[in-house]
Amino acid sequence: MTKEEVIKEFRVREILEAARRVMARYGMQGTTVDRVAEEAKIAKGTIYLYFLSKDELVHAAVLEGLREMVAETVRSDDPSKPPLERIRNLILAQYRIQASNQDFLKTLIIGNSLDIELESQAGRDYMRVYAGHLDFVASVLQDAIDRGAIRPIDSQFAAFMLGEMLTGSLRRRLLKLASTPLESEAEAVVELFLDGVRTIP
Amino acid sequence: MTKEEVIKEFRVREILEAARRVMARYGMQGTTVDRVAEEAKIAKGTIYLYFLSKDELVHAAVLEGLREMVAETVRSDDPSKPPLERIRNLILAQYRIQASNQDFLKTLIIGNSLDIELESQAGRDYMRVYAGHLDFVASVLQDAIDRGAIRPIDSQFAAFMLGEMLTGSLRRRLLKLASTPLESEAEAVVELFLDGVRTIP
DNA sequence: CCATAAACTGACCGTACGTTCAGTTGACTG
DNA sequence: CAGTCAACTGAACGTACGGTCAGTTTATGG
Repeated sequence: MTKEEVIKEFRVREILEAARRVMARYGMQGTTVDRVAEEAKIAKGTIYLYFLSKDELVHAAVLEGLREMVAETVRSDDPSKPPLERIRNLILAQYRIQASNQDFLKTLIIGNSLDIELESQAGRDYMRVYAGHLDFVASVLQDAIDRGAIRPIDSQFAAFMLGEMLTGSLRRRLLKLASTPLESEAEAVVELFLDGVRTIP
Repeated sequence: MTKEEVIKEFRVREILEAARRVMARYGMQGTTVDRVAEEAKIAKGTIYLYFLSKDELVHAAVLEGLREMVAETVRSDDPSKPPLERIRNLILAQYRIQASNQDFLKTLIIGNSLDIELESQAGRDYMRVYAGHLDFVASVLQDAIDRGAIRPIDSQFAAFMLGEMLTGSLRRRLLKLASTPLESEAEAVVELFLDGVRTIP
């Protein structure tokens, strides 16, 4: 990589980080190019040297944020552990990751979310990252199925539902509907996912 | 109610329905006062005779949509049925309701959602409707707990999680990640919620 | 059938914000 | 040190859209 490329990548990263900070603070609606420029301490015009449009900038910022969280999830996994422990660790890791990205996630979850046009390039980019995440979780669940720790359900379905439960759990806290501390909430999700609500006969 | 009030209520309803149709078709971002006026076949100015601002209009339209769905949920319940059957019926009813409001829900779930400011009047209105829904589901679950059909978990927590699973299920279809037919997906959610994923010993 | 008022219209206004570009800065080179 | 060029700046532009209001239509009631 040449010196110019390094500098350019650094600038891009700076702008993306500024964009995410603005998004976290003002919500998607309140994220303007002026504010991002101010936050990054550069002129508005400079942003257009690195991004074609505001849309491209926002999509890139969100995409990078999601990619980092997915990578962190994969990193937290220890495949040598027993299946049920891996699942439990996965859930606890998600809680940790969510907690350290709360402000950013807030705008995605209860603020003005993105205008996802599934057929657009941006939509496909998001779906690729998301599908990658789902595949990873599903593979952990499939391993648990193969080892007889959980029932032979559709692992993609279960992976998606687990993700929804975790997002939901964060949403519950953001909406101030949860009074329980984080750890017990995480354990409650583990229990609900593994054993459901029915009385064990 | 006087004749004028009846007419006024009719107009308000017409405008709100037009707003929901526009929201369903163009997403939250693409919903402009001009488009709502065109859809309702009235002039833009007329809308401002019935609503103070675009925000008020949009919030009223969404709120009414949510209220109708909550009412439909309550209506579908038959309290004389056994607890587990009530829960199952609740889930199946949600699938039916979601299906008949798909376009509207799409903008709320994967399109540009609302800018919910929790501390605003609109935010409190949404939360009241949502809390009412949660209380109803929680009461059904609490009844099942009291009768020993499900374990003594936090019914508010379980009600919220069930809601997230159902919303998630719709999102999965909207994102085209689900290939299974609606009924089997509903049954899979019933099974997951009741028994979890763990192998029954 | 006219008088009055309420309901409605749509051209117009102001503003916020994405985008552009002519001018400026500053780093590198010969 | 002068020349060159890429990086950067921010004032200015265009436009989309929320909101307004003077004028027109429609309804009412005597």
